[in-house]
Amino acid sequence: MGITGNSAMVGKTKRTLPDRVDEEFIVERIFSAVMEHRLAPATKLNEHKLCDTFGVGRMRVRRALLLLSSQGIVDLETHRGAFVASPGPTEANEVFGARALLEPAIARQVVSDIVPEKMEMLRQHISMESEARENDRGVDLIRLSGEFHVKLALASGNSILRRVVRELVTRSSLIVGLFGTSNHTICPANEHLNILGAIERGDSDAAETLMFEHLNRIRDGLNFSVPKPQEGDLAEILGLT
Amino acid sequence: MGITGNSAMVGKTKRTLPDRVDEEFIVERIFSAVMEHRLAPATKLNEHKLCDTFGVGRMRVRRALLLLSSQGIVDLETHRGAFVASPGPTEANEVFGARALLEPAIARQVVSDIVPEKMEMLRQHISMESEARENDRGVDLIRLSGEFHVKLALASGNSILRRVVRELVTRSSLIVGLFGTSNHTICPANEHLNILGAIERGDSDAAETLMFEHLNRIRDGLNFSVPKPQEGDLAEILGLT
DNA sequence: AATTACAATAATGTCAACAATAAATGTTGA
DNA sequence: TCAACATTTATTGTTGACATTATTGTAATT
Repeated sequence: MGITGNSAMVGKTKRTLPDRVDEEFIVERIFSAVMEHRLAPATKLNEHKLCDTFGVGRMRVRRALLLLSSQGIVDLETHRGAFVASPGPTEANEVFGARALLEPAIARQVVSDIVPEKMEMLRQHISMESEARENDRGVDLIRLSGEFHVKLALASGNSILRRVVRELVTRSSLIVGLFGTSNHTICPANEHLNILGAIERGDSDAAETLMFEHLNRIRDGLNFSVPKPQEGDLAEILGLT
Repeated sequence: MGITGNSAMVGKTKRTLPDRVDEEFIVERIFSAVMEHRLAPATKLNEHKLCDTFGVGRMRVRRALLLLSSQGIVDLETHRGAFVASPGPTEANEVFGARALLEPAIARQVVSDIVPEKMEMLRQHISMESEARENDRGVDLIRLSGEFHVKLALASGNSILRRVVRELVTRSSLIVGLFGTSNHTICPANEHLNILGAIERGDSDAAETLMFEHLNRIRDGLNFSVPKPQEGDLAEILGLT
């Protein structure tokens, strides 16, 4: 069966793939799928299916899975395969603990050295959030809500912080999928806007505090006593954007 | 040539290897070597030699190198191989920027929920640092100075923070090796002790401030105008502990 | 002597076959 | 019918060979 041969399979529902697919691409794709709750926790990530999906050899897939596992997005079990991570309460506390430590400090720092263009980027992002909320496009809203935090870290100009926040946000998405109660508990309406406002007017104390409270609010919206029995199928979830 | 067959080669200077060597072990080993300045920046990491050194197949080595590259410790260049990372001023600023953001907050938090046993662990660590300093064991001092920061993150009880700090500290070691001026500029005598003192007496403000100033002092001790032409050979640097 | 072109070598990237293990299935007995 | 066991199937782990590329060394030419 044709494992190789990448961008010659453009017949069906599949959108076109880039001519050259490296493991970075696969990692990004799975990141996105997790962020948008299209890949549920504990979903089996079959190597062969991934090879077919991306039109790539097994090595690439395995490298991508290894990278994902090093970031806590995927669990590798020997001789059993790769599964989307399924964090428990302990890991959830660690993720939100780390975020509560990191992100308020990032928000504070962004106030110091923000440049107009990045400010504009954040404003534009929030308007996209609002639009998604008004049009009831839940999936987009979830993704955009997470991306806001990543873009804020990006605005700090530090690529290391950006990477770490991106990992934490993605893991948070898994956690919210498992233990989140209602959707607008998770993505409160005006909180991002308030944070941006504090940044805009140069109030670093407020930015820090608002971010801290925002994260705590999300965590408080979790309910660990109800472990949802998420089901994932990996069919053609990973279709192209 | 015997690539496989791990713990049967105990003749020469090599110390005994664990019966089962996984990529985690290799990663840890290279981390340590970088931390102790035994592996200089830009050193070529030959796959074959690593296979011999650890008595492991090529796959394990490649997986380890991929993990190391994802943490910024190793650079992978296609068809050229793996090299110990050689950070420039830009990356150095990012690393110390991230540390200045993270670690003061960690120091503050450790004050809140410190337990006696962890306090004792930190005290003991600092006494080891003092001993190494008094006996002029420079290599040990460098390693221990870095490990202090990792153990502080460990005391926060958050394994994610520990991992991130460990990565940053290791990269710092590369940076200091390249741009550091004098050794006791890098490892000032009493700074760790002062931080621990602040933690011990519950002064979170002082702990945070002292850590921030400590990191800034290290960064100020760097001199980017003198790029040292480090030379590394990878011979049997990676001998066992 | 310096430089370019070319050949030889060594290293990495890739792939396909094989081995090992776990899951799934089928079978037999009570 | 169900449980325990044996068999089959599917998937992952590993190895080795091969292809591709960079590097090194050599020789010819300017």
